[in-house]
Amino acid sequence: MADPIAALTPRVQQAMAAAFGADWAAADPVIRPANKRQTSADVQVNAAMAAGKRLGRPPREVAQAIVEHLDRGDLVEQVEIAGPGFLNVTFSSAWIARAATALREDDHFGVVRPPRQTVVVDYSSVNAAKEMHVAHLRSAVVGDSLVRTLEYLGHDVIRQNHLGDWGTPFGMLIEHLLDVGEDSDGARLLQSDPNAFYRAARGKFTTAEKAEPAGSAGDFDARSRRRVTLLQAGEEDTLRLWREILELSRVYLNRVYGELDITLTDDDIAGESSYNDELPGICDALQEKGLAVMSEGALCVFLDGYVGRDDKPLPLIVRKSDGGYGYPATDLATIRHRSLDLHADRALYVVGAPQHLHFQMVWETARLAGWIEGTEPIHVQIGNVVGTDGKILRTRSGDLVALQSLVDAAFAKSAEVIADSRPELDAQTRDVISHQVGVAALKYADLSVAHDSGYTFDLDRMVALTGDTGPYLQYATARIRSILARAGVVEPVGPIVLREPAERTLALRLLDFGAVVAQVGETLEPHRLCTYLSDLAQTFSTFYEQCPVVKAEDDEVRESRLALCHLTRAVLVDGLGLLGITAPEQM
RNA sequence: GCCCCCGUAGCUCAGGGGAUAGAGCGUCGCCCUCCGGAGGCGAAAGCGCAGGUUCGAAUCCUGCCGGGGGCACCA
Repeated sequence: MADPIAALTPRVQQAMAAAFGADWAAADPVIRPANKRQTSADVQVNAAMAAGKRLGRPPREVAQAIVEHLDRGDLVEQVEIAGPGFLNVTFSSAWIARAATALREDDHFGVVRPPRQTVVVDYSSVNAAKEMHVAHLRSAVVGDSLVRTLEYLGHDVIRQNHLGDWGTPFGMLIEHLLDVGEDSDGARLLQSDPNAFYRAARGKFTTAEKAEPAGSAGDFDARSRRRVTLLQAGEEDTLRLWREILELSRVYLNRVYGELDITLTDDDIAGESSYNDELPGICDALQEKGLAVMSEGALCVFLDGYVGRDDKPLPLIVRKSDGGYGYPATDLATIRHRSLDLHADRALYVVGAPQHLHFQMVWETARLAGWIEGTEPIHVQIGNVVGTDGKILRTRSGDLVALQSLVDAAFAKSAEVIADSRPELDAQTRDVISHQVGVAALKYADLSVAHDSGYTFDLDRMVALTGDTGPYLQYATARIRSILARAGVVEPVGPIVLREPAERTLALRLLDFGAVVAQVGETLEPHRLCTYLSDLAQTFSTFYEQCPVVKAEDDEVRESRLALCHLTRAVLVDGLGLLGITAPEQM
């Protein structure tokens, strides 16, 4: 039965074909939500204006012809021509009621499965040498929501956690570990406070690197870089230390993923190191194809149209002058693997916006090398997170704010909120709920603004029970459940009947869910689902205000309204699930 | 210097070439306060500037102003 717009589309197309010729059968009818200030209709069909231009006929005349040829069936209640040629269409309430009733039997609530694709999603992808900070959180949250949504749509999704487990930072860590001694207090920091260990290593590295005259602060930078090449060459002692550090960070990552309900597991780890054996071959192939040349000791690809400062050609450095491989090399390997081996239809890279240029160059190189076949590589750009002062979140000492401190702060806040709103619950129940609420607050704040724009991190706002927040939506589901419980109903059975305008508006909104989810699957924009869910909750609120449910005037109406409540809750719960948010039964 | 993204209400953000640009928070007014107030209804307030394309532009194009980011061995 689908949604009314999907049902209307072919009818308008058929009308246009009948009126103006067969080649109009695939024309976009340009159906949009109606302008409520102009009309009480549900949608407007704007095809007549554009068609009038092509046909050389007045738009209103074209609109009239469409109306005359339109098979209204039992779908269209009313059509009227307005303004320059708008068609204002009102759907039949009986049709909406039947569709809403049918929606209750659909375990995917109107989501129509698109042609099945294989979609590789690279997300989280933190540097295993460092502690995670806010920017990593956003990639993980957005990526996980996309993964859940794509799977809901029936696609074959392959998660790829492209861990940074192979680069210069690991050279620093290993070298620092050797400096302090494997059994020292300094080394134990690696377990208790990995970020402090990293900072210590990083500090020595930058000090040595910037030292004037060269070497005055030691050779830590040079040793670290050499250590990376030893690692990449498979030197035994280096590998052993590398594995130890990596194991610790794997444990750390899994703790974070578990805490935040991110679906990544060890099976999804496909770190940089896993491509190591392919890198020499990639370099050889690029040289053989004449794409890569040596420049200043490094193996580089120079692409047309890429210039850097001073108009000098901008290289993609595939192999560094010290023989090590940077991430251009590993990312060439990833796209080749995802296209030629995994046969991805789409390969998503949910990675920070600043890396856009890098991906453009890597993918163009891969195309020229013939390593992309039938795959659309897509950079899902993640914007920066800034504080309320408009700047990138940093601690007083200038470091990026560690993820854990934000997560802890969010949980502390949500615990306050729950303690305040539900003091009668026992502590253990409150703990569970406040954890779910904290996760919802963090994730929804990340997801509800476009992923490529920066967003302002504001704890107080994101945990609020009012406004466009995750906790608000959770609360909505809990309240609805409470209404059903009050009515003594587990699963209402009666058909949905629509008498009041607020009932009709709610039912219509419920029918939009499938199209919204499908759109998110195409445009990869979870914030559209957030907007929808938030609007649905508000629409429900108006309905609930205007239509008594438990105290409805008769049993038929009561049963119908309970069914609307039940359906709204189910859609909210599933929708939140696609965002990676669990809806508590009570809160 | 070149390239990319972004300037929408007091604040945080939506806005798939269509009619008089929306939401949340905040402010003001009214209503309900009976199913857990997540209240409901309404008001004030805005597309950085200047051109262009179009029947029609917040949306597409150009220039300028302002903000963020990127541009050879970090990822």
